[in-house]
Amino acid sequence: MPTDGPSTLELAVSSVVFALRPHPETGELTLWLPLVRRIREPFEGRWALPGGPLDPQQDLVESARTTLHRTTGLTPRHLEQLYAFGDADRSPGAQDESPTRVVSIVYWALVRQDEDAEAVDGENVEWFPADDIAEEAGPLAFDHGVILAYALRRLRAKVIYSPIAHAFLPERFPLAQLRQVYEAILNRALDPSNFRRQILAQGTVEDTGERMTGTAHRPPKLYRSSPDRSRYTLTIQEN
Amino acid sequence: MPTDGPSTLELAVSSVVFALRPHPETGELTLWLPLVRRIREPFEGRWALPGGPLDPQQDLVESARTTLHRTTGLTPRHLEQLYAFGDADRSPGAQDESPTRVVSIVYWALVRQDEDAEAVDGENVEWFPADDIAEEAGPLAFDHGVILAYALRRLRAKVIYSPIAHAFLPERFPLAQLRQVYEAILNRALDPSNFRRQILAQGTVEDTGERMTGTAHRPPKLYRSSPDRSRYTLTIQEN
DNA sequence: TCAAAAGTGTTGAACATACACCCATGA
DNA sequence: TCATGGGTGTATGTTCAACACTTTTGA
Repeated sequence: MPTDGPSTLELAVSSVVFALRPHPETGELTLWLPLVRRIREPFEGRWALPGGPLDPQQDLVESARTTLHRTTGLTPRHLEQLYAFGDADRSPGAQDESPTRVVSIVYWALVRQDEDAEAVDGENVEWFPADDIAEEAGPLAFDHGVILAYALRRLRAKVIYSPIAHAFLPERFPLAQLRQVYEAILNRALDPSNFRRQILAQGTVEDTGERMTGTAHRPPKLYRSSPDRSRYTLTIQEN
Repeated sequence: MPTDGPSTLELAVSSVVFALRPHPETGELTLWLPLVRRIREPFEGRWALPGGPLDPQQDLVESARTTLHRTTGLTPRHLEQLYAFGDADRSPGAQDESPTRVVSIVYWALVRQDEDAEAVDGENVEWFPADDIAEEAGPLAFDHGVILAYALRRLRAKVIYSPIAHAFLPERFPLAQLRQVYEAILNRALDPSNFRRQILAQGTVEDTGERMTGTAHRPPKLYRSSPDRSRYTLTIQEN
């Protein structure tokens, strides 16, 4: 136990942003996320989650939104609180240089495929395939590696009992696309016919009556995700 | 939107503490929780969740633990982060008197039946049946009513996919007691024989080989909860 | 031997998995 | 017409709720 600890306290808001893009090698749909290169100590040169100090005037979720827009150009609709990280001795590597205690409230964002087009790569912002972070980006700054691992675990757990996968898709979509989202997140193939039945049975999508045109073959029906009965979501309305 | 907002920022840690005790009227096992009466503005006289400002030297969970011990005399083993509440205009009733922006990180605690004996009622601390808070305690201070409702919802949701119910029981216990815990949380009766099979099938308990003695009738086997395979828990190890 | 709770067995219904098969379109 | 993915039907196995039934104890 340290004899002397930090005496000042700072509150930061960071985000883990997930988008689905084809993998550079295999071509299969995979999870990507943007990281920001630190341009000062501590951890100068390392990659970190996008984030920043909390403006006392701003709601937590607003803070996440603005930082995200500033760094990536994105304004994801799906933004959800993940966890608050605040051990007194976080980011051990930085202890000497920064005696400041930082509590980070971490959000995760899911980017819709049609929103993803607005993504702009900033000077020190780069996107990485989520499962290749260690090789491609090296060890992350602070405890962000732990945070990322947790976010991935949560995403994969939550996708099977909650309709969050829909958050990756535009307004209207064929079921095959929804299935691809599930397959990308879970990293395994799903039987198309059984998938269809399960999704329709749980009532989280509804038929729009329209069909997709210009497909290579038989045109699939288009669905939209049903308004949430909030049977599943545990997101919080504070007021 | 207010033209002028708070300019200072404070970080507090609060807890929702659940224990199981017989209901004063029906005698059935129900959820109880301790509240603290506020002795100064804002919200003087109202009941609030136990909590306090974060000491910069202390881990978040430690802070929850110490406050809890100070107010209730308890040291619950099960302590888990619930959510961070931090909208800029929380606790609207207090806006005039306190221009300070407070972000609260809320933990929930589950008290084991054998730990509950150590509970000490302080001067301004009182326990209430969770579902009767509105009638018995009136509207809570700040947004604590919302927080409590969320905690209850989460507890009831989580009990069905995670073995948290075990956290209410001592080291060794008969299955009937575990069933009573589930029944108390979910507020409905469960079939004893099917309950037994389900619990044994999920492998979250193991037979101790011992039996309870001195029961009115046939002595039940005693079980203990198996060490967590952490297939279920999403609690975080920060290091 | 009786009451009461522990614990086992059985049945029918609901659901999931695997996979055969038909449908609709562009080329 | 063929190839391809969309979409439906069906057989088999598994899980689950309901409840009859047996077991074991204290009184």
